[in-house]
Amino acid sequence: MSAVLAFKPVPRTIYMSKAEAPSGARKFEVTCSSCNLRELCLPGALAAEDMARAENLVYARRRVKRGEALFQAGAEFNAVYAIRSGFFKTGLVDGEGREQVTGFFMGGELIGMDGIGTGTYHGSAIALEDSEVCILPYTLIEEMAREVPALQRHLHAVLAREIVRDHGVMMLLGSMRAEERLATFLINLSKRFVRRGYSASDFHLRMTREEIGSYLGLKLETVSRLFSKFQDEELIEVEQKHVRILDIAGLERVLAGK
Amino acid sequence: MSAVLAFKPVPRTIYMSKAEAPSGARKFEVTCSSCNLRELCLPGALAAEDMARAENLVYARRRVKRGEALFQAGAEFNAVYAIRSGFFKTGLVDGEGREQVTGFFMGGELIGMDGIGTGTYHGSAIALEDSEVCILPYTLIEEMAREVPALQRHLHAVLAREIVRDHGVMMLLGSMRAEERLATFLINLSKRFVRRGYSASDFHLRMTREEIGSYLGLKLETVSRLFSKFQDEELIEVEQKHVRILDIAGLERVLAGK
DNA sequence: CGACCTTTTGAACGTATTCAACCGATGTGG
DNA sequence: CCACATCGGTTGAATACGTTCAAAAGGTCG
Repeated sequence: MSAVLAFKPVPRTIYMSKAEAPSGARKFEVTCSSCNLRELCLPGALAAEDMARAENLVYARRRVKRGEALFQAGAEFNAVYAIRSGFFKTGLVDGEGREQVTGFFMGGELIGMDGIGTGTYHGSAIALEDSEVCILPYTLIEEMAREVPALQRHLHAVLAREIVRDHGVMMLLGSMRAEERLATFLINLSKRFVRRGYSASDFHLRMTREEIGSYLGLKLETVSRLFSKFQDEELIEVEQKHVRILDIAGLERVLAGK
Repeated sequence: MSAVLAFKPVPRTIYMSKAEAPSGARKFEVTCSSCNLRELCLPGALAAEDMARAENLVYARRRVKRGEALFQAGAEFNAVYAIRSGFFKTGLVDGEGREQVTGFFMGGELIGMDGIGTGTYHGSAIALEDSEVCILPYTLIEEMAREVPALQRHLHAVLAREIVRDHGVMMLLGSMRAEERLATFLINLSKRFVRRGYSASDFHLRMTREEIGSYLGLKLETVSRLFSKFQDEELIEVEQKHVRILDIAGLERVLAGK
């Protein structure tokens, strides 16, 4: 359908991990314990001793330029990725060509878990800005999860958290009206930015109206109209991709059905 | 909102596992290796020697009567359940009282994984007919996953499969029209019944139109109308909860946008 | 600077919802 | 065991919400 979402396989240069992370440099660069996203990430929430071992999970890093795929649906699965910086969307295309954005992901969040079990990624992940990810090879994760119970537990928690997140999206898509969906989306983004030390009320949308629409089960025109409406109601200020939330309580009131 | 979906906490008798499975009897009764759902279940797909160990995963069984909750949202998490017989719906209620059915589950399928990580179940599971489940205590799963790599891998696969399933539902809710949703639903049910040795074309719906509607993001009247429409088009025959698929290819054509 | 992509807004339209009435099935208590 | 109440399902008519089609303006990038 639309090439805009770009979830379909396209020929592109694959950034080899080796290129970014020469074996010599790696050990010094890759230190989860000093990463400021440590609290949010997979190796996070581990005791100091475990953390030291968990650092070996990160095989290397990889840079992904805006518009590029970190992985494509159907590609061979062998690693999960932790976002170190940047912003991604994940999504899939079905047999009839329908596209669906399944999520937006930022620093400290893990993507690629949909590949576990089948050996191929089920969906695609595309960078919405120049990004960098830590590569966590699945065989390493498996191994270490056996040896470090805290990591095992944490891994399960991360997988379960994704399931819970998905159920939230189902609620959004299945039971909310358009306004409620967009309000939920903005509140959710705001919360996630805050946890990362950014402003709760003032941020830059990395995705297009079409991508927001796909995620929320709406058309891009509807998303645009709703932004204008929220602006008229003085809940937010929008100028292109820049959003400023003026009245969080007001947005929450939208959720409560006015 | 509606008491119909019954996802809200209600006082009810909890069936104690001990009552169903006196410690003496248990060992003889609970044998995954002879269970006919073994292929689909968690201990499934393990080599004979691993299977013997994995059987210890099943702490006990529990019967759940139609209409009863296997677990409620917010209840303390300590086990995952494998459905041995019967039929369940899972769902949740948000802060505003919106209800969303997140899935329907049948023999051999696992539910309750949304409780991993947080210590409490995120959603509820309610039996749509008298059912029996195997109780897999999470601490046991953790332990054995460390010792039996095949089980570890299988567990991850089950969790990932749930994520993939959820993404499919997002696609359904976000990108499909009402007819396409119902056709997808029927085709999916049909496939799952076949794998369990039931007819692909002739089955009994355990859920109400309202529950189907909630799952598909539609109102019950719309679901009812669509059933009638499909019947008029000679794709199916419906009489109350009994469905007979007359033209699977026709249903698949509905998905393809006619 | 020019081509293309993204966003906005209007007007007409269509799909699914809402409200309402009715029927049949199911289950309970007298 | 039947009567009656309740629940689940169907269908019609009016309505509403979000979509579609269209045009134009504003950004962005090579």
